[in-house]
Amino acid sequence: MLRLTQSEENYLKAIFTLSQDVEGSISTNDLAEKMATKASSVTDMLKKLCEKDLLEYQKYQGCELTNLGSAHALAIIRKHRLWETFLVDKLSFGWDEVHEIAEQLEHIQSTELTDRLDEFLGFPKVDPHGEPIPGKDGRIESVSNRILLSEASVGMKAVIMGVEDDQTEFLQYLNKIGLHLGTPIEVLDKLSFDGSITISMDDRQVQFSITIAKQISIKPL
Amino acid sequence: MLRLTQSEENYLKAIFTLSQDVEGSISTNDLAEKMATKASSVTDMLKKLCEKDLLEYQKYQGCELTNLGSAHALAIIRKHRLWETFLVDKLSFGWDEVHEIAEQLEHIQSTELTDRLDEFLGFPKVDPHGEPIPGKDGRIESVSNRILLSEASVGMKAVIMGVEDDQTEFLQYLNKIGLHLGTPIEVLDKLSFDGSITISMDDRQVQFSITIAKQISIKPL
DNA sequence: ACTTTTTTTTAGACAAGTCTAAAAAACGAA
DNA sequence: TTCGTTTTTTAGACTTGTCTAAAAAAAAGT
Ligand SMILES: [Mn+2]
Ligand SMILES: [Mn+2]
Ligand SMILES: [Mn+2]
Ligand SMILES: [Mn+2]
Repeated sequence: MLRLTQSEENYLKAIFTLSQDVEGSISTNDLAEKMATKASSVTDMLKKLCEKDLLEYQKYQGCELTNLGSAHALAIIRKHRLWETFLVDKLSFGWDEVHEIAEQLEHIQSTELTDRLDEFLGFPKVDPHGEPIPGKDGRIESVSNRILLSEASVGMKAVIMGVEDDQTEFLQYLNKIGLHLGTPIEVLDKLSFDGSITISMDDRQVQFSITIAKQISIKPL
Repeated sequence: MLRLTQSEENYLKAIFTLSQDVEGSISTNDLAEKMATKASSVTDMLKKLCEKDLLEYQKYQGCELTNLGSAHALAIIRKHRLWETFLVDKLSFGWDEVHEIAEQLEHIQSTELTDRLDEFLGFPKVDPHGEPIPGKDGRIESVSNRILLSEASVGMKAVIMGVEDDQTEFLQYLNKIGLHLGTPIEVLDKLSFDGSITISMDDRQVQFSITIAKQISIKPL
């Protein structure tokens, strides 16, 4: 069983995440930005991960995870989301407080631990931010029927299904306005020139910028 | 708040543990053995930890933790023992399966997490091996009335209070013979020439070498 | 097609933590 | 006390992951 460093694991996770949104390969620069590091550091790491058959990489061509690399990435994401669930469900943390801690916990190496934690939590399907949790077999249940709030049309009624988890202040803001998973909303208005969107929730009106609307996913009713 | 690497933390913990048994300062060689590394590596690390005021060190004089260093060591030991308790009490691991995992979990940085875990576990006083768990304030409840089984005298009746936790096979052996915390025993015989000791437990007789007897602590009745 | 800009890689450096080999200091026994 | 042994430190090297600066390749604009 290939043993990876924390840094290698973080790279794999970042590449996997970027690949979700993009077709084809991931560019060195995009990865550098995601990892908050320099392109030259990324190049070095890509060579190493390629050497270990975790991804395919050719000079100037970007990279793409192999099946092996994807499996590793999914294992880390599984751990991350299970730990976040533990922190919220069992230790009463807020959803805005758990991402940083899970960034550390995701690197604990013990498949047995991961699987027992999964069982202890009752085999949760999604984490506290609505993200699906990959199973023991590495398969991720597809969350169908979801769209970004930014893509909703005026008049649409929907339920909040997921939010981006990596910005504490964003999540604290959602707390402040009382938005959480399961909250029913209705899209009231959308401004074409800046993409901002007005919704109603709990008989109140709230306006979101396009930036925020892209970080919230909903299920239309 | 001084941020330490995993390696630095492991050194501090090792020095603290060694200091429990020994008066005065810890030698470079003893520490090297404990850390399973070379004396030259230890010297380098001691210089660094001294620089950070975590210990006092002078060439050829060994080292001794400062109050700051002790506080850090106790914080790590607290986390280690709380996590071990979590793994056994909540995830149903055996006491022989948790030490390695706790070696990783002890480095997770979040005081909030540690304290909430403590609460979740019901503020346990001892870990699954009978070792006392330092409190939030860094104080460790002294476990009085305990002696090593190796020091028990013939005819003594006692209860098993603690065992060394870092050798899986040793713990598995204890499982096999049915010895656990709380087991009442009586010392039947002691051989002066090799220190081996015979006890009765559960109406059976078991013989321990001196090596094993030193890894078991008891409370005489 | 040629030039300019952007992206990516290379070259060389550094810090952390480890190692081996050799030197220096401390210890201990005669 | 002196000499041999043990302990400890130093010197120099290696690995991992990062950086800056410069070179090379690719992409874009005219
Ligand atoms: Mn997260
Ligand atoms: Mn991480
Ligand atoms: Mn332990
Ligand atoms: Mn450790």
